[in-house]
Parts: sequence; structure tokens; C-alpha cells
Amino acid sequence: MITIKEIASTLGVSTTTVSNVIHGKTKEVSPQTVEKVKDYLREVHYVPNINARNLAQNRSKIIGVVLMLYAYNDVNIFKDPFVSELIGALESSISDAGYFMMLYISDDADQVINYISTWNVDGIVMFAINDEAGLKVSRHYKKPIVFIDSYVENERKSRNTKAPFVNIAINDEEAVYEAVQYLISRGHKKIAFLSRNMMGTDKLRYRGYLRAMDDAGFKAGDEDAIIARSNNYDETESVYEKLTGKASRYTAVFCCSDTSAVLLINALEKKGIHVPEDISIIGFDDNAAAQLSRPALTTIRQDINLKGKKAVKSLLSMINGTVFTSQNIVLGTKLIERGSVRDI
Amino acid sequence: MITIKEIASTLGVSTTTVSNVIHGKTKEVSPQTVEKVKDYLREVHYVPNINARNLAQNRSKIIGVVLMLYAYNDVNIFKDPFVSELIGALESSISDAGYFMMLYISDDADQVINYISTWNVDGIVMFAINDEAGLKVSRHYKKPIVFIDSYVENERKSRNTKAPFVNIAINDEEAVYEAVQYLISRGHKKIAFLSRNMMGTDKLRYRGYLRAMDDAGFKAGDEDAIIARSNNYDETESVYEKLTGKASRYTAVFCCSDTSAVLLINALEKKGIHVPEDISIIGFDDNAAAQLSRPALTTIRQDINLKGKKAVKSLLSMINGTVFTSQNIVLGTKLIERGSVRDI
DNA sequence: TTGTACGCGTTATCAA
DNA sequence: TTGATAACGCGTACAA
Repeated sequence: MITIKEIASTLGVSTTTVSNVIHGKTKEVSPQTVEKVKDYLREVHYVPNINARNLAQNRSKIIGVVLMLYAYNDVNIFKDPFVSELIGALESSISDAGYFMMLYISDDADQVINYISTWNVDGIVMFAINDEAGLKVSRHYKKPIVFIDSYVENERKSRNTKAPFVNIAINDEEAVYEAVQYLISRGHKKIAFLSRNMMGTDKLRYRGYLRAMDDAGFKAGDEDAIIARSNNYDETESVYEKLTGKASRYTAVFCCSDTSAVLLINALEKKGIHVPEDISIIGFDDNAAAQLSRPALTTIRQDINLKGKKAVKSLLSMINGTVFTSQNIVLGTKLIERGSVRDI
Repeated sequence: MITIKEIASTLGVSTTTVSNVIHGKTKEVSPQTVEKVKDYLREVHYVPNINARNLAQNRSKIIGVVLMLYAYNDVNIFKDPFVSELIGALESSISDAGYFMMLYISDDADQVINYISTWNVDGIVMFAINDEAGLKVSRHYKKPIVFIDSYVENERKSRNTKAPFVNIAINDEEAVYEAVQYLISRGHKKIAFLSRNMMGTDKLRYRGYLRAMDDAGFKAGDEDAIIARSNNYDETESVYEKLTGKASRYTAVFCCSDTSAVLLINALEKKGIHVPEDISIIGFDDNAAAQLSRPALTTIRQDINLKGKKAVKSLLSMINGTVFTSQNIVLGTKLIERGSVRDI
């Protein structure tokens, strides 16, 4: 790797001059030297050493994308289409802005804090399902943070946090409220709620479900109604098989993700229970599987790409000094009617 | 951020001593000082500045994961389950080894070379569908490279390359040969080949298809037989719709991915053409969609997780100085019989 | 056993 | 308009 110092000496100028040319501070340098240096830089394919630059400027040009997931143990989380698509959106926004994306996955707040400070990361995007962990990180990090789908309560945030932050989310509770209302309007009364756990977004969505059922005067399933407690994609099939028994006591099931909806449909079909003839299903996300499922899924669409783009945009404006009072950005959702719900 | 220098001065020792303790070179330090320093390090939560460390040691602890994809323009490549799962496998192997993963996506070899040298990345894993681009990078990079599914021909590689490298792949040609033979053994004679393009693995797979058809004395589709030329996941549906016409002239279709198989099945079903009654379909990968598809997909299973793990393992042993003569590692595949193929 | 001093590549300050 | 020179934080050869 060729260095500024080498260039300076072979060109008979100082490192300062070379550096100035590199950074376009050309009004402080004579046109001839500018040309001379520029030509030579191109000739030798000069590439700055970013470590040295970061050291001198006390920054990193790295945006850390941190995934802190509940019970992340040996599961390939990228099998989750939601996570994958989000990462993809983040990557493109980050590199478009001239930053670099470093991915870090851990469910241990201390490890995350460690990572952040070693690399002197300029900002982080955190996808943290566990509020406590997210809070702990934000207490120890003085630079900008964007949370995605992390429902740390507002007061606690502002009280305990050193850094500016924003939280990007969708109107989870309201979206589910409307979805359940939709089912009710179609004549359903016995409606189940299917989630993978009761943390983060799922908790909020459960509230929406509860409220809709309450408002209609129907009996809601309790927190243990239908939960597919499995983070292992390889054993999901058996998990869902067991759920079919519970599910068939209802006329409709709201599912917290399209993935779980499709898994449930498949398990049901294997037992001869047909969707939507015997039971109606509604999903969440509107990912590729929703369109390809048979029947095609009626589901709630959220714009994952937008989520990622907004996250990076907010982060960058914080990095660039636009002061933020900590805020929540709430994105909309939309019910997409397809073929998995029928009137009864 | 607290520095070694500060620690040294408040403790009344030299930076060397602190550094030695940090690196466990304790036999050169008295037990008391070791304890004193260790305690203090813990107390102040010392975290090394990795930029400074890298600068001093001329390394980075970064493994670059580089995605160079044919016609990558504004497409969220993470929607491809193959890519996502691979990234996930790479991430966990990399962080297990104490390295950090930096993701870089570009189809421009010069940009990639630039990226690699600015960050002084210790090694790269390249998923490059375009041979030329991969070659160009390897010519300019003197550190270890692992290619995944990049079928740069061997001779050219060893002649033009400065760095040690390994290529990790599966027996694409053979796998498809067997799959087509399987279709033939089930009575099929008019068999089509469906791919997204004719680059990289698809090219090899096409060879396997051709050979199997030739050996059986059947007429193969030409290179333009059935190709779903679309990298945009949002317009795929219409692309596949157009393909149904071609496809229905065959009794079986070999598809280069489960994703394309499922898309095709859906498009066919919409036109009232049933799988496997009217036409048999065979996929590739055995991802989640294969099991959930109806009918469940008969497909060729490859172990993506293993691919990722082997890639990182090879890379690390190169980084750690185990000298490699450039080599190919070929992983096996397995035909999984499900319900999308019938006898005729 | 401990400490001094220099180098890593870059940027920034200040003087010439 | 240009150029020394210090500083960033760490590792290490060498000296004490």
C-alpha cells in the first residue's frame, strides 16, 4: 500500500500538500502542484488507510447494525425473511451514504457495548427485541442510536439515555386492532392470536387483538392461547402440528407473521382442515410467501424497505449534528385482502 | 474512551506494562502489578481502540464478505433465501472466530478493490457470479480469498492470481445430471431447463442437463429454452406468467432454484395447469419454501450452512499462515423426493 | 521487572 | 503557497 508520505517524498512536496489535494482544499495549493499530485495519485492508485484516518479524526465511518434477539442460539436468523429484507435495506442506504456496514449479532448487552466502543462506530441501528438489553446499550453509548421495532417505553428512554435516539416502528397495536375488526366484520367471533413469543412487537399486537375482542364483546384467547415457541426453524413443523388442535377450536386465527401463517396453513391442510373453508387465517408483513401461499394470504402489509431507509436517514442526520429530541417515527400499514379469509 | 496511556499514568506504571498485561505476557511482569493492572482495567471497562491496534499491527480483524452480483441494481438481494442463509452462516462463523464481518455489495471490481485496501481487510469471502470481476479482484489483492460458487477456471486462476484462494462449491453439473436422469427414469422425455440467467452455477447446471439429455438420446432445450430473466422480485410474477406457455410444452421442468420452482408452480396453477398431474417440477436448494409448497417440492438439497462454515474455516487457516495451494472444495448434494414429480 | 522511544498513516495546527 | 511537526492509541524493540 502506498502512503501519503511516500507520495510526498517522491514528488518533492510535503504530506500536508498531498493531504490537502486529496481533500480538495485546492485553494491553498498552487494549480501546478494540484495537477502534479492529482496525476500521481491516480497513477499509483492511492487508497487512504481508513484506520489511520479514523484514528486521527476519532470516527470510523462504520454504522453498526446490531441484532439483539430473544433466545438467539445457533439459529440462522437470516432465515427470517423480515430480518433479511431489513438488513438488505439497511445495507444499501448505508453504502449509498458513503458509510460501511458492520453487522453484529449478540444477545449480550455487554458484548454489544464492547463492540461499539472498540470500533468507535459512528452510530448504530439496533433491532432489539429485548427492551432491557437495548436500554443498557443506550446508557453506555454516547453516539446516535436508531431502534427498530424496539418498544422501550418513552419515559424510561429519555431519563436513562445519554445519546440521542429515534425509534422506528409501525402502528402495531392499531394495525392488529383493525385486522381483528375486519375478521369480526366478516362474522368471526372465535378468533385466536398466534405469535412466536410475547415480547416486543408481539406484545403490542396482542394488545390490539385484546382491545378489538373486548370492544366487540367477545372472549379473547389468553396469553398462552396460541404461541409457537420455537426459534429453531428445523423443528417448526412439529411445533405447528401440535398447534392445529388448538387452532381448530377457532374460526379464525390472526398470525403475527406471514411465515407463521403459512406454516400453520400447511399443518392444517395436512390434517384435512382447509383454509379458508374450515378456518380463516390472516398474516402480517406481506412478504413473498404471502403471495405464493395457496390460498394467497390476506395480510397486513408493512414496508420493510422504508423502515430501513428511514432508520439510516435518521441516524445520519443525527451523526451530522442535527440535534434530535428523542422521537418515535411510526410508519403506516395496510390490510391486503387475498384469499385466506371467508365470511361466516 | 480511556487509553492505555491514561491507565499507565494513573497507576504509575508504563504503557508497556499495561499492554503486556492486556496481552497476557504476564511472565515478564511481577504478579502484584499484574493484579493491580488487571483490576483497574476491569474497573474502568478498558476497551482497546481497534483502529490504533490495526494501524500498529497492519491488520484489521475484518473479514470482508463481498457480494458481486450480475445486474445488481436496486434489487434487495437479501430477498433471495439462498443469499440470506449464506450470509447468516458466514456471520456466525466469523464472529465465533473473533473476527468482524463487514458486508460489501457491488458489481464493480474497482470499487471492491478499493474497499478491500482502504480497510486493509484480513481476508475476503467472495460470492461472485461474474468470473471476470472475481478474477480482477484476486489479481489486485495479496491476501487470502475464498470464492463461493464462483467458477473461475482453475488454470486462469493460478496463473493470474497473487493470493492464495480456495473455491467452495457443490457438484452442480453432476447434481443436475442426476436430477434429470431421475426425471428420465420416471418416464419423462420432454424436459425443460429453467434458470435466471446463464452465468455462474446456472451455466454448469445447464451442462449437466445437456449431458443427461444427450446420454438418453433426447432433445434438450437450447440455451434460451426457459430463462426467467428478472432480478426484480417485484415483477417476477409477470415474468413467470409468460413462461407458462413455454413450460406447458414439456412434461417436466428442472428449475435452478426452489424459489423459481415455486413461482412457476404458482403461475401454472393460475392457468389451471396442475403440478404434478399435468407437469412435473424439480427444484434446487431445498429451502423453506420447498417444504411449504403445495405440492411439496422434489428438489436437490445443498447444505448452505456448511458452505458458509467451510468458507470461513478455509479463509482463517489461510490467514493464520497455513499455506494453501489453490484448491477447490466440492460439497455434495442429495435428491429429496417429495410430491412435485410424477411417473408418466 | 519496568520504562523509553519510535513507528504505523493520516489529519490538523501553526509557522515560514 | 508550502512545510515541519504534533497528535491520534497501540505495540514493541531496546535500553535501563
